[in-house]
Amino acid sequence: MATRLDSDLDPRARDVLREIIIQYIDSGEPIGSRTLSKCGRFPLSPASLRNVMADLEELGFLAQPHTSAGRVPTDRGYRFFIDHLMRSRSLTSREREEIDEGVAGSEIDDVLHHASATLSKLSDQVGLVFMPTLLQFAVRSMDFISVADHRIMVVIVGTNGVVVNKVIETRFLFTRDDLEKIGRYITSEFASLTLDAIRRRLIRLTEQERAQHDAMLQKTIALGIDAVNAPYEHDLYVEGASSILNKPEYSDPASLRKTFLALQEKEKLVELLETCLAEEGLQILIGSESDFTQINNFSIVARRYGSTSAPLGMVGIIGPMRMEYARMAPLVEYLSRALSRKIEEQEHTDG
Amino acid sequence: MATRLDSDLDPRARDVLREIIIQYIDSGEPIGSRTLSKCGRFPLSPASLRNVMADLEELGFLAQPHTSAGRVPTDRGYRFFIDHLMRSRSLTSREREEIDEGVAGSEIDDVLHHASATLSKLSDQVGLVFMPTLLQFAVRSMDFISVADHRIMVVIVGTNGVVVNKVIETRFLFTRDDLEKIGRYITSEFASLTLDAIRRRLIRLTEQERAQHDAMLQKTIALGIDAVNAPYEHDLYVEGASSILNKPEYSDPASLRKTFLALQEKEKLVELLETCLAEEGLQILIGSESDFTQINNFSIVARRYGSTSAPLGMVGIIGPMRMEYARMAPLVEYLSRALSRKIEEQEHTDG
DNA sequence: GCTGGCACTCTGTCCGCTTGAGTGCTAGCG
DNA sequence: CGCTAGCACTCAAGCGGACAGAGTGCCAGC
Repeated sequence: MATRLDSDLDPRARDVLREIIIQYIDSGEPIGSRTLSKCGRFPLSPASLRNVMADLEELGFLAQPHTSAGRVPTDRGYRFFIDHLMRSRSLTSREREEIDEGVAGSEIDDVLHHASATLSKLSDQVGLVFMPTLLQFAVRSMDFISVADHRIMVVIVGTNGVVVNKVIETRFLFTRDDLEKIGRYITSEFASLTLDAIRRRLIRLTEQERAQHDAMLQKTIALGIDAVNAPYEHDLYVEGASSILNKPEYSDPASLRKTFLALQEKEKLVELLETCLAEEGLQILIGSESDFTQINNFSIVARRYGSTSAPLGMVGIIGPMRMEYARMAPLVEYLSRALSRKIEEQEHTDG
Repeated sequence: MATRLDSDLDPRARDVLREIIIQYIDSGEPIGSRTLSKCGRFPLSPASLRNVMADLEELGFLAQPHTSAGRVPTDRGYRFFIDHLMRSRSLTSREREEIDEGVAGSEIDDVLHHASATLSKLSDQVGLVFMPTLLQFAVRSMDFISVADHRIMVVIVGTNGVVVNKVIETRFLFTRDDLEKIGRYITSEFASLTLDAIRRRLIRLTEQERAQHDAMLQKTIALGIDAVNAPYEHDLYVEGASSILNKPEYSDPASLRKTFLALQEKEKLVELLETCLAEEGLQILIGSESDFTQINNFSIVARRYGSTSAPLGMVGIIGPMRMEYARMAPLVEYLSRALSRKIEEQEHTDG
């Protein structure tokens, strides 16, 4: 038998593995040799299939929940399926439409929020959208608005169209005029620099100020430093947690509870998504392939979004290992592209 | 026997009802005459208690899940308990501390968010914090920041310290100078008016503009009207939904699912909370006392927060009808007062 | 190399039994 | 007149055995 480079499985075993995984993803029940034989895709008796299945089990692609049950895919089985056997379904026009509608809107927060909700709805899984604190993003403008004495709202607009705002406490008192001047100064002086670079320059300016004893400059520096140091949190939208209520794998209260709590531990998720940011294409993490997914038996299908030059964040879905990867993959892919397109558009319409 | 004005129950029946409800709230199991007799608070035999219980059932305060089970409080039973029998527990210093910490922070959104999380944690119920779109709130300043061509972020600061911001699409192009001027103009011209009043004045200004053909005025009016008409959503924080996973009343998947979905229907909740805004003191809604709580067998314990002159929103908890009202009431009360104090402070520190 | 047959295993379900908690009613006691 | 003890009845929940069904491994035969 010819063996392919990417695997040591003969074609028949591959077909059997594919069929088992497809059926298992569909039904959630262990697949036995009889069911498999009766499905009509193989001109083989159950006994022969049993041999094939025993081989697949030995290779670590399948497992038995207990002695006299059918077979269930292992993490490795899913991985092989995704890498070599899966045929992605193409999206329906309905799905495309809904995604396109989902990314309409002008405020980026809204768009991301909608995106994750749309994703959750279409996938019937938990939708994720992650936007890290981009301390390295380039600033287009920075403005300051007085909210109360010693409380000022900072509004930073990035060249990528992202707007962040945060109320900070300040030592000095500022008049409306002060704030306008400072905003104009910082914007003109530091536009297209990153927050980090701005911070460094501001610190360097401190010396200059010391020499000149310029009160206005002092206030500007103080406010600017406070502004760049404000704790701009990353955004993580986790939408549609209720979708897991349907999944048979979480039918017992204990695992349901565990799963819910896991989804609330956003730090872990952020950590994971942050490492994923490095990779370019669609990423699929299955169960044991990362700490977070291992302890919860999750799988994650995610992809970077944003312009290729400057990725903005991650978008994806999270759910039980048994999920329709063939449908999830194009969904996430399409949404991520739609989001990226949207963001590039915004960049281009900018003055 | 002397009967009190507020009820036609003799003291013994009241004691029995109180005890049954307290025990039921604690255990979640129907209370039988034997258990009640053995608890030591009554010098009566089970048989006598049965008579009392039968009376209470006839009056509609108790019910039996099935023929040979103990008694369970009805909505009416809870209502009577809350109105006449309950003795509110006072908060522990730990609880006070945690609440006080929870309302620390400067940005009102953060504070509210924290408040609802704190409430959920302390109550082990779902925490609610609602801040309606206050179209009737008085504006202190209004500013405009360019985000992109034809996309402008509006920042409105209220006299009550609330900050709302929204990106809107505009017909005209605005320079930074334009925006500063318009902001200054609107702020000085319309400060301390409500959004609604500002809208009316702007519309009146339209005629003036028609006469003068003042391009700047035209832009100002256009931007101002867009700004006041922007859809400022109400904020509703529903925190700690996972707390219901512990409650035995939601142990079966079906009711769990129903409950989760109900909590996601925020419009219904908003509607309910909006009507509650009218009332001043602590409000407790039990099961059948409102549509929303009826269909889900919820109870809501909530109270208005904000200065007495201008209430800002509602804060409270939502959970199964069987909850520790005696603990929830002071919790919600204290948090609402803490929030109100916080907000009044902010108002006073304002220039 | 495939297949039919066979013995074996494990799970889930159904059924009937028992147990325990709780009730209502009634008769009797102080 | 109120309280209590006793009794018959009901219902839910838990236990265990029997049974059916699905699946397996292995072996002999084509």
